[in-house]
Amino acid sequence: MERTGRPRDPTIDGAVLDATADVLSQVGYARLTLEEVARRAGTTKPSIYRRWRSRPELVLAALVRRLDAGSIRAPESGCVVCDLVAGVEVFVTAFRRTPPGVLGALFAECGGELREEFMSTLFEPARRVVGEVVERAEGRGDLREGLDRDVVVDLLGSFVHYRALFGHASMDASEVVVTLLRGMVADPTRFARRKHRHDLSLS
Amino acid sequence: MERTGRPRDPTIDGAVLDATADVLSQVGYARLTLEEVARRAGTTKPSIYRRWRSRPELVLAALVRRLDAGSIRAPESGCVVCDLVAGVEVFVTAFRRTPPGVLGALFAECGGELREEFMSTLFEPARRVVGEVVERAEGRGDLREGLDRDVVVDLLGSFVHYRALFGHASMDASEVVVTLLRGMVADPTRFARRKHRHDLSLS
Amino acid sequence: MERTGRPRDPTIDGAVLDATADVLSQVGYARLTLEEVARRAGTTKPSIYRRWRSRPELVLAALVRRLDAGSIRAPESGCVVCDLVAGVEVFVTAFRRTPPGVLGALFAECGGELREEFMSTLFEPARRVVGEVVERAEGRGDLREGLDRDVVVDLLGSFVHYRALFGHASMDASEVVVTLLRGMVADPTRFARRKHRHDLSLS
Amino acid sequence: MERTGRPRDPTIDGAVLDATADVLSQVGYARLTLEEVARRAGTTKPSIYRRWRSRPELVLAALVRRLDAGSIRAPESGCVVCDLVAGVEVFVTAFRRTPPGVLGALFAECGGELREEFMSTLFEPARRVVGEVVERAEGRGDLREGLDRDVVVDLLGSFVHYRALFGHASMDASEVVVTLLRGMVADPTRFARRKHRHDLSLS
DNA sequence: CGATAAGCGAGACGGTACGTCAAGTCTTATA
DNA sequence: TATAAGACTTGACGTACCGTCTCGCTTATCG
Repeated sequence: MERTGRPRDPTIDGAVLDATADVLSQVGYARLTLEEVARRAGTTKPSIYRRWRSRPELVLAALVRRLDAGSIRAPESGCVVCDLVAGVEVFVTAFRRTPPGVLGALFAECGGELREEFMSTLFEPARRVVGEVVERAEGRGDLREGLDRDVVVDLLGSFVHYRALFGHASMDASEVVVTLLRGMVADPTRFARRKHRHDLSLS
Repeated sequence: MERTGRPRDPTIDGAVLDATADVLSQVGYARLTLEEVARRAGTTKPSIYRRWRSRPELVLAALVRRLDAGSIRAPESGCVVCDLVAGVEVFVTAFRRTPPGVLGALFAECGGELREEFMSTLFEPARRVVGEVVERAEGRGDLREGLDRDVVVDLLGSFVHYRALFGHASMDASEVVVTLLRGMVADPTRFARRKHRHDLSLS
Repeated sequence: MERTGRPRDPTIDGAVLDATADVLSQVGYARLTLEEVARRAGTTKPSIYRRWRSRPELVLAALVRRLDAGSIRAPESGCVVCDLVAGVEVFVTAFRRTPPGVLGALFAECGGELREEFMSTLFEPARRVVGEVVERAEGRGDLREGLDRDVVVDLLGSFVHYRALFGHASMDASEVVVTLLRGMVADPTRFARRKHRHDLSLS
Repeated sequence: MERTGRPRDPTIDGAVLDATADVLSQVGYARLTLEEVARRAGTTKPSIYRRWRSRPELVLAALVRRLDAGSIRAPESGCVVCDLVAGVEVFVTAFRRTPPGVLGALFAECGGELREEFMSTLFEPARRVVGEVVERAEGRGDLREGLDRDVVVDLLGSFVHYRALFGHASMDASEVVVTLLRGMVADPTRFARRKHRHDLSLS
């Protein structure tokens, strides 16, 4: 049996998502009410609940729509530095598209499978792109062996997320990338001789 | 004239903060209600509102109490690696003491001076400790010159925050520290010769 | 368009009015709280406020329900004395059905159109019945001419109300009726001859 | 033992009673708050509670002060009609001096010994004056025998109270007095012959 | 082509929690 | 030592919004 009954008005989906994004950017997540969203979208609460089961689910959908993950492309310049800088900017773009604080508040309300959807739709796309950049750099032998790719990706991603979220300092993509690539120690060989014998040598 | 009027019942403060922390860890920030907190603390809403002007202010106070920032001490082993690993563990401790997601949700509702208090009481203590570790390492000449100390601190702190928040992967303090200290490139000298001429040399 | 929206649960109306009457008779008007009424009725405050705009409006509705004005019938025995005694008992019944003091307290809080409703639903029915008794007695020529019917009705009603309210003395319907019918002077003719020349004669 | 300690500020009593009467006439009994009274009297709540144990006790005191029962004098013209008309006006004066509705609302909140005080200070003075008028008229033989003096007094008082309270009709003292004195029946003798044999004869 | 089924706007529903007002009490400093 | 002053704890307030339900209607597929 096919779907019967009156089909959903397809214009409502977009209107509601747009209204949600508007309200979100104007009053934030905590003060977003479905009644206001419905009012702005020119529809009613039941029509919203028919499409999204809960408030976080709706907001997630609105953010995903704004993020437009499909448009994210991994840079391929052949240069680790350039690619990673571009990769960091992918994160910057991703986080900039969501009003500040919404991500944290939304995440806090997402439980169970909604949390999984949150991760896979809002977080994975950017992480995957940067992961590919690292992977290619490894393939070219540009990176030292033994790196945990997830750690590298999260070091970049978390930094951007952190500063975008708390906004206590600005972001300079190339400085972070260079710091990560070069390392921080003045002389790696010094530490191998000391009593703790940490291995900081390059291989 | 001195202080007049009935003094506040000092036991209420503690009971409310404890109840807040309990509710927070059981139902999360979004479903925390002042009525439930009041019920568990054996008091009433106005008594809470007299002490903390709003829900975020109360939760912030409860988290600060849990964090016990005064107890945080900067490690001083004389070894950068050990100190930084210990420093990362300061972050881990700090974020582990707050239920997952609360920090982001709380921050989203903090505006104005409350946001400043959020930063200075919940974030700065751990950042300051790690900052001191880095500063001492620089003083000993263990780190290369030109590092932006804030970037280093946030690279460590954000990573921990990120993984504590989203919980998508575990944390290995020493791996992150080693990655940051050693750097990621296989051969820093390769990049100076190439067309983009990124300077990855050590000085 | 016709009536839309979810229809009201009709059982709540009755449960709330019953609970109101119960609370009223147990703690009086001043200590009646909507929260207690809601608790006893097994519902909540907003459901009450949706039906009655204010506390006096609710109490008025509960009293009107108790009074059951529709059941009040004018006696028609053909005898003024019997009819008036029965009429006084209509007042007695009306005031006895409301807990003492409630009427005065409620009236004090009724303003504007609520006051009009108070008068027309709680007072007029009994006054109208007694008014009809007086009217019929006049038609039969049982009463002397020139009587102000409203004064007569209020003389009977106020006496009952007064004693029911302040409870300082019991009520004997026939004594009041006889006093009013017979008059109080020993010899009406005496007063016409005196210097003030008050006319107490019978026509 | 004498009274020891700091003496009460005697000016506070009057200031509070005046403020109470003011608030009462402006917002009514239901919306009278002790905080507003204290504010207007230039004092504080505990100073009020030290003098009057409760809100109704305070309001009662304020009304008694307004009523000034000591000034009420029984008229002694020697004419029943004149005296009773003057007596009714004593009632009118008494009820007119209290804002409409306050009496009922206050009475509803008075329980136990406060109720007794309410009766003896607000009600008895006027009733006693009219009672004396009736007593003297009886002594002169102006009234028929067998009258219950309390019924007579309450017939007059309740009528005034009733119309003052509910305000649905104006008051004409002489009409009420004449109605009561003359009685209402057209021919008293008619009723003795009928089957019910009510005794409406004059002795 | 009529019956069936689902979605629609509309809006009120039952109910949780809110943030505030004012009652009456308690404590400290003052006279 | 009892007062005046002020801050206290607490019950109840009236409201906003949640997520659901009912209505009368419209739009589609199915028999």
